[in-house]
Amino acid sequence: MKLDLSFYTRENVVQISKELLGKALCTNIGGNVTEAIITETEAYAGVTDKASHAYGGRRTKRTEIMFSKGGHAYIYLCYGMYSLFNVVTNVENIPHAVLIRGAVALSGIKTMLERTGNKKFTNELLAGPGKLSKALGLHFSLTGISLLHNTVWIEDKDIMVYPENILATPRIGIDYAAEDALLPYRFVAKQNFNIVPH
DNA sequence: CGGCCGATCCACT
DNA sequence: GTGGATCGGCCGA
Repeated sequence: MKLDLSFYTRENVVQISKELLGKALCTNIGGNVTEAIITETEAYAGVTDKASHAYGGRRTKRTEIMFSKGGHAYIYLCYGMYSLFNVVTNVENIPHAVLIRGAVALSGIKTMLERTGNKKFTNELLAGPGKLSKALGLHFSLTGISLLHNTVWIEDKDIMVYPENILATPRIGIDYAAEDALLPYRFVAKQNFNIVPH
């Protein structure tokens, strides 16, 4: 079932990042439905987190959506060519977010291959935040969209991720964040989800 | 208004 | 393992 507002508005973004492992990120764009099981996330803890775009309360047109209540998408352009998808969490004016960094395909493979230009399916199809967004059709122009509606949403498919299978590491690509670069805010599910894509 | 650079990826060595 | 692609956002002047 689809995750509701109460999932997203909780205050512990690290906990939410772990809980998003094993959940299904789903899109329905132009009638093309794609679903993927989330396997890698990163927590961004708002105004006190030097790695966050909202660090220090920086509030711009781009980051504004992070200051809304949980349950929205923050999608921005990185390196001029990649859209990176984040889930906004916590309540209004607390700009927490979770970056979705990796997933495994569950359905809509044909659409994903068309979007990425790949000839055939591999396990690398959704390995990486830029690739994942491209395959799922999460263009940065969709930033701000609600995750409680029927274009982009996240479902609980009753897939269990055991705590001992969650690897915590420092986040990727944030060397500029000084001491916060060392925080173990990246989470990887080291588990075979036994997905049979269709 | 100019300049710098990023929560990346892939081709090539 | 490394460097180039590529451009919107952000900051300082």
